[in-house]
Amino acid sequence: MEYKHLEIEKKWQKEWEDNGLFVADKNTNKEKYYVLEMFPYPSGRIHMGHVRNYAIGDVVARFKRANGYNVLHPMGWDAFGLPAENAAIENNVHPREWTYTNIETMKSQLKRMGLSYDWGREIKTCDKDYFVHEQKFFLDLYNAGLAYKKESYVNWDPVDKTVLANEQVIDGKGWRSGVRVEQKKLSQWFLKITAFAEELIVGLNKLDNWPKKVLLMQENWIGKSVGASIKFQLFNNAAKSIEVFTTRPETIFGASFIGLSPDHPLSIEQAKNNSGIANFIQLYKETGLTTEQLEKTEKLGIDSLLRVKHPYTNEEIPVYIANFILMDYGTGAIFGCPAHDKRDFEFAKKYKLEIIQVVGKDGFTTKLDEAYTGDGLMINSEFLNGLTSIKAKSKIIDDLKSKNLAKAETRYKLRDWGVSRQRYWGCPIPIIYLEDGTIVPVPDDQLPVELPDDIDWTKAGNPLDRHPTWKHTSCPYTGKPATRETDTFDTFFESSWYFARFCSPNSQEMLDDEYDKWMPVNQYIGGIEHAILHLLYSRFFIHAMNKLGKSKIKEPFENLVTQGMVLKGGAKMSKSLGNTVDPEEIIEKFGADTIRLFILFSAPVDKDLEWNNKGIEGANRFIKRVWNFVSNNISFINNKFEQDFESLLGEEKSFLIKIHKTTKKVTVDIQNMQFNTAVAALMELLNSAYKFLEKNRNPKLVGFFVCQFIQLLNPFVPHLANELWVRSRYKKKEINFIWPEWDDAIIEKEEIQIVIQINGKMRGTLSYSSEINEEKIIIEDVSKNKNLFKYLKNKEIVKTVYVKNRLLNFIIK
RNA sequence: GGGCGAAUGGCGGAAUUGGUAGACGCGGCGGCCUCAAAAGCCGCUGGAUUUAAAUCUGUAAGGGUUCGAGUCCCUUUUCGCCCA
Repeated sequence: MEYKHLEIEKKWQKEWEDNGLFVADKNTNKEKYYVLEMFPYPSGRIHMGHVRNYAIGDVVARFKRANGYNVLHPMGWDAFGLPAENAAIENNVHPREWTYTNIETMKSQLKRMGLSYDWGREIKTCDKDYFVHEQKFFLDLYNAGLAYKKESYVNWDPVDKTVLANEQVIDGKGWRSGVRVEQKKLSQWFLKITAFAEELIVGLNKLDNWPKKVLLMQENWIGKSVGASIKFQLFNNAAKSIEVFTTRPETIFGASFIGLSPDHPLSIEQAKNNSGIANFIQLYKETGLTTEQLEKTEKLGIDSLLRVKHPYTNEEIPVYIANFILMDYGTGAIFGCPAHDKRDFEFAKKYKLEIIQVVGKDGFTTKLDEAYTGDGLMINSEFLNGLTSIKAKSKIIDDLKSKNLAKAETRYKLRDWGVSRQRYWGCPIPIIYLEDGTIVPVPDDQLPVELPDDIDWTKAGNPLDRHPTWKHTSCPYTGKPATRETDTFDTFFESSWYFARFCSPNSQEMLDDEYDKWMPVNQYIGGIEHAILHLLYSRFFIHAMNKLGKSKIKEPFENLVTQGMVLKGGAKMSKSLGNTVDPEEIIEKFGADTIRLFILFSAPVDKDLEWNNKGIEGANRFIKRVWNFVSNNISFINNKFEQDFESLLGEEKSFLIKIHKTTKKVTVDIQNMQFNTAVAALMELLNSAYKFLEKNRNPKLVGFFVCQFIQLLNPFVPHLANELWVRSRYKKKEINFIWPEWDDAIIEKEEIQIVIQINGKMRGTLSYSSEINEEKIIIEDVSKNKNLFKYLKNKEIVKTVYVKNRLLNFIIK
């Protein structure tokens, strides 16, 4: 009987859909399980990255369903975004049309993969039913003081007269025009994520089941630093002082200069009367401003001619304007302690500034060839001497505070989230401006603010801004002329709460009771590239909803798995490299089960996966081997296996043990997201079955194997499993809601191989049942065994090391 | 520059967390089937010496801890990711 993947897969996809088999249950006592994969941007066609992401999620969903959970497994579309506008400009097709067409294509492709989604919950973020809630939520944030407007820089293309996203700026030039991009100041909307900085750091502690790497990346991104800001008074002007931020206030006695950012107001002031300083600042502005460039370029400075007083010693300290100090970190000023900071050390050497050691590893001064940045005991520091640097830190802050010279301060690297985009294809920001500049939120009953459809793509600039009528409106309260906000939201806005909307996608409210029932997401799966922004914004949204009383929980994702990329020829598959493989072609040729199996088997989930055409054939070969085995033994199936273990023949015993062991391994491996080893175990079991058949045809045992095996296969290759299940005369739907059991008592019947070592070298093995493997008996058996005893003959046994059920090591002289 | 991680056959990767290194798959070699091929099935497959049995060697390099190290510690090299 031939295996016809096209026919079989189509048949089961229809069967599942017609019977609503994967619809999340509303009325049930079953425990809930919410498994979610990151929803795709509808770019045109699915790629291997999608296949990998969704194959992983589907195994989890099917496994949990089989284990009696009420599973929520939804899918939708992150449908706003720039590529739709590019398509509009290039191909003269409306972004809406382009997006919806792509969704249709990709949806049909996903359906061909046999993924067990509850399609009734599908979300398209460009639908007004979705973004109306987003607009309302934004206004909630605004009313709570968590959304505000401020001036901020954007990348401005002077030829196309448009704002560019960072990825549209290549080597400082506009991707389309090729001219140098300018920084232009615009008034934009921001969300106050910084208000949650501390909460978002603390929350990381609860996310035990997130990859450590992601937790670390988020922690570094938020970038908490605890320290103090200290005032240094100017010498010739007691009324003025320089405020510096430092995380190491305890090293204040080692301060030998003050460093100012060239952008610092005092630097600019000093430049007014000094051409040398003015030139220095000008030069700094010309040589790139990023920290990356600054790290690589030489540390340069110039004496500002200002002098400050050391708060304790009253000594005069010079103030330098230095190119490695950034205005937007801390206060834009530092005190330089060359002995204990690398950059300060380099700077001090260059400008021959004093290097005073104030921390010693063991409390002593050492010859310093480089900065000592470790902990130790305080020296040369008056009343701090002898304290550990940690104790000295709190003591100095207390002392400075009592003298009103400093305050303890915690700073974060995290910046507020700018959500304004000067784009058409996004969610409109529901704000109206009166002529006098007053900001008026669009009233609830006038939401949603929708996008106009009649857009002219032939002209430069933001289409919403130059639409003839759209932006002109009137004040909802006074009727006075007013204009609409023409910016739209960053598309991360939509993806920061879609997982919440899946709980009740058609509700009139943003969220309802279903949200409390389903959230948090039990298992979230997606690419590592979203480790920071998407996951942090989503966490921020739920924390904010919690604060606004909309969410009982604070953390949206309980478990997180980040899958690796799919590579070909060592590089990420991409159109520009021409190394893509189209999933649909593979499905056409080999079937969805084959591509799923290959992608799950070929690498651990979190590692990159190298595409391999031969590997696909291997996966397909396994599927055909399964098919042939079951087809050839169909007459045995449906025999109840009820034989007593002890009455079985030797090879029957070991085959039965193998079945139980594999059942356990596959179950545990799926729980640990180790699909590659689960599939390997299934392959091993099938190999054992073929070998067993050469010697023995116990029909009840073969029947038991087939029944158990098909169930284990189901999460990985569901079409094949469902087909073989009904061919084996079992009830149709049952397979998707049962999971096989194993018996530890049978697994323990397996013979144990005890490794015999001589001085740690493996010299042979002896077999025992798990009950009889006492050390004494093994030693006796070794002395009876010619091959092993030859190593011990005429030798003195110094000692033996015995590890139960594992090995016996003889240490001899 | 800083942080994190990785390195195992010709290749992708296993290894009960300190206890038989190389499971499983790919590739390769040999056999069966066939008029032949494909498919399928069976066997072998880290390296070296050897007819074989066997022995030695082997997890990026070097050192250490241990009865025992792919796994733990130190040094070095290379690669990847993130931040700047």
